[in-house]
Amino acid sequence: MSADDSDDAPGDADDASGGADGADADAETDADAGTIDPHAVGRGGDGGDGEYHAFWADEVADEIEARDPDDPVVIKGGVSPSGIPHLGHFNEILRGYFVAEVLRERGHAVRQVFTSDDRDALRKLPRTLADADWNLVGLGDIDASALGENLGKPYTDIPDPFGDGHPSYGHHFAALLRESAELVGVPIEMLSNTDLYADGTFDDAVEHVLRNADTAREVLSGYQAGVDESYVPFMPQCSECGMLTQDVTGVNVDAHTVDYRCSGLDAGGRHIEGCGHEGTATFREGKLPWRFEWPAQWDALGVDFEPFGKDHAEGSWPSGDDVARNVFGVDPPVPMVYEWFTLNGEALSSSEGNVVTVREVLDLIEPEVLRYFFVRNPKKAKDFDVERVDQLVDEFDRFERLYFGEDTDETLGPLAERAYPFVVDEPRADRVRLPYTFAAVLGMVDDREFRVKMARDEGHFDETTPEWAIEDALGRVERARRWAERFDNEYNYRLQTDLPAHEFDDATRTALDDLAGFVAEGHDGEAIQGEVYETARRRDVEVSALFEAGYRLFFDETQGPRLGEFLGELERDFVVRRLRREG
RNA sequence: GGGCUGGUAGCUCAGUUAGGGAGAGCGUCCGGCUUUUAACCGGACGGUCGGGGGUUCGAAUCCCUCCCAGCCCGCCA
Repeated sequence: MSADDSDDAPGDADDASGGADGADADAETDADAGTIDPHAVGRGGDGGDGEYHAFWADEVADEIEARDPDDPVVIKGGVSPSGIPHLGHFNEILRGYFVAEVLRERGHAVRQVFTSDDRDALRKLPRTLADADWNLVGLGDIDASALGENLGKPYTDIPDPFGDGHPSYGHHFAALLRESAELVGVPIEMLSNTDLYADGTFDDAVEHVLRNADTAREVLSGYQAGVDESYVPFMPQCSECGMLTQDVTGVNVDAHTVDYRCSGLDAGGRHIEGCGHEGTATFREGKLPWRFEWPAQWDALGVDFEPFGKDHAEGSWPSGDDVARNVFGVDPPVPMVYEWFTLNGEALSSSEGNVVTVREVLDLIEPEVLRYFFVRNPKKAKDFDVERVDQLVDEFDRFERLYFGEDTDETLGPLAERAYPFVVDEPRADRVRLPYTFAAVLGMVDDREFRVKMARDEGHFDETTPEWAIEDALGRVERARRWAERFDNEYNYRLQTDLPAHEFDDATRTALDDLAGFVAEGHDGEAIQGEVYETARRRDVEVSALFEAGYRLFFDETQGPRLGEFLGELERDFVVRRLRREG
């Protein structure tokens, strides 16, 4: 799905958009003024119109509205279905989503569409793929040679490597992307580029570009060095082998055909050999080169806004803007550059394996926490640290409290007030959030009643807490539990159902028996905690040694959560037997 | 080499729109919870705002320059 086939582009996006008048504070405001600086859009602030916004999406919406678009407003994104959909793609999806939501709130009808740029050619084999159930699969585990025979062909003309019911390779990965967008509650309308060619949507654009090939060459040559008189802005597909080629030998615009020789493609520094067939293709049997295809999408789909990663900011965007205006004669959409974020401190990289899927992330955090990550400044390269998602969740919880006025923060407050409703499905003041690490402590025991009692004793639930809020809150326990297990961190303890084998000295055994007796009398967790200290002193055992013995018995570890409170929630007979080393 | 973007506390980040108090959370340390044991509460420590220069009464913020990182400047997308 990344725009480029270097699967290393983290936030890849293949889309963009341009707008008309400047975001620049000094720019004229006429709608057809010069090119918009995509870096200036989405910075927040007033965007030059004098109206300050705490939420960057409001500033972007101002920019779009300033051009007086017809409803429905069209927001586009794009992905190349080249491999596993990962978190990097969500920059594109969620930046567009927040702008869409703001515009909807302002009364506009909005379509958020994503083109699956699936007529692009497969240029190299990804090292890792994912099947329909999101299992990561190495290239060695599938028929790689069969896949390799498809280099140079559009993704939609390559069989689904998993044969799981999708019509093609492209459909397989596009389906995964749509599914992951749905998981975070962002319904996107996916459009297949292949379909857009096949159904004639691009007919006019292709005809226009080829009829005005001189102009197209002149404009593009300002951005690409290799463009000369022989350049033809169309890539036909070979009728024999299915590969795309740039070797066009003749053009018949009136007949809507081009003649070609199947000479193969240059990809990633090497040449993919074509079959040599000479033939004729229609305008629907091939594709426009990217630099023309992107503006063609804007024109054909009426795109008003398109966010894109910084990889497009200095290359594709300026040429796309120029092509839109001076080849197609249309205004490009409002553009916005977003910074890529890092994953675990490093650039996302499919080839290096530094990727995480949305499915994996949602095993650890709620969808609204993930959405919160993208509500922050799009111009800053934040780090998404999977090992420390507890911090991100804490940050989200605070953001939520700011919205409900349960906390104050001079700078973050205004953003929370404005953007929080777009982050959650429905703001509900009586929702309960268990602190993430506390949820991880509850996850040490697999008993729902234990979890509820302990959360109640800690003051997170009371008699008025609705059942739905309890269920929601407990959902976080499952997530925090998976987090603790996945990273095997200091919360990864499990209550031992069987007595761990361990020898204790006499004094310790006596102290444990004392403690068992105390528990048997029936005391709450706080009292038990105190009694640990009392017993240790009375039996002349180091306090730390007695705690360690307790952790050994219940967790088969030397450390753990606050012991007394924990034991106070467990079933009394079980605790007594365990302290007596009887089972 | 040229262009674009970013660089604020140990970490994650606000603050730069419109020049005036350097901030938050987490971590750390100290303390509290009849009690050294990870959850809860309080407090403290912690920063040449990447470096240097300039404008200004006053600069994280404006200007110049340098350093570091990412991206673009071939093809492709």
